[in-house]
Amino acid sequence: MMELALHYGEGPIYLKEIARRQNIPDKYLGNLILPLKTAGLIRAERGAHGGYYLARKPDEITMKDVVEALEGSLSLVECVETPGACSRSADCPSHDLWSAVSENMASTLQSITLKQFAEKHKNKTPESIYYI
Amino acid sequence: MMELALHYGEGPIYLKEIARRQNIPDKYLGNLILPLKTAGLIRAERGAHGGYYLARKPDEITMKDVVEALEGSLSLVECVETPGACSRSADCPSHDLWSAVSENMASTLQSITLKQFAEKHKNKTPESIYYI
DNA sequence: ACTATTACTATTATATTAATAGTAATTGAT
DNA sequence: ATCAATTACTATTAATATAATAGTAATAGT
Repeated sequence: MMELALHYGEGPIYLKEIARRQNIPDKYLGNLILPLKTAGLIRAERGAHGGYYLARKPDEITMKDVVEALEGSLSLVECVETPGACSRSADCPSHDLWSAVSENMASTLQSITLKQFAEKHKNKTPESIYYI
Repeated sequence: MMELALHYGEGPIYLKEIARRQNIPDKYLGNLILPLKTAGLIRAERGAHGGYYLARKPDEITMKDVVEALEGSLSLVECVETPGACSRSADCPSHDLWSAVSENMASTLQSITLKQFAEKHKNKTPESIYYI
């Protein structure tokens, strides 16, 4: 997502290129990227000169969007996501605790946009090293 | 821990009793309780009329203490716990993000004491139902 | 000696995540 | 039409973590 953000507006980037830059197997990245597309955060063009690109501007995507697309619900325990999952939920202090912690986490992630996230990296890394 | 907090100062409680009340296998609880002892949060007395009891007052134990004893580090990713674990750590925005989220979570957990936690349950549950 | 308890170690089962592999569908270029 | 480059989808394997069970040893009171 960072790669796509850094090259937003430059047309589709293909997966192999992202995988090479980030040094991860492209087949594995292929698995990871699909849910991001399902969540509507990115779009794809198939065939020659195809690739992936962001569906929205990087400052309109939050890290909560990204993490949720990749990991599913941000709830740290199942009973927060699905109250019926555990018979104790109604009077369970653990449920309340994890519910508070999960909400906390969600709001932290929501407060950071993909743009901010990507800029941070850009500032830290000289282009000369990064774009090999 | 909640059970021990609710009966703080009443002498040791034995594991089988806690397991029965919380409806979990006592052998399993035996596994879980050991790290709490190692972390110094509870003490044990062996032999007949033995059992477990809190090492400190319930308001001197935070939920961070408890969760850390049970789960190890609160870091959501390994690179936050052990910066050397990943070669990207130095200029990795993900590292910074998860570091922020982890710290956030830790401070939430630290702000809640075991006493508060246990009181909450007590208020929610009539004793008549609870102490079967 | 006996009983009730914690302490420790090992094992099994289950679920999750990471990683790999192969094939199908799509698109552009020749 | 064919070929090459790409995403899409499904299946499989491997590795790891967690949940749960089991058995034995150590300890302490009666």
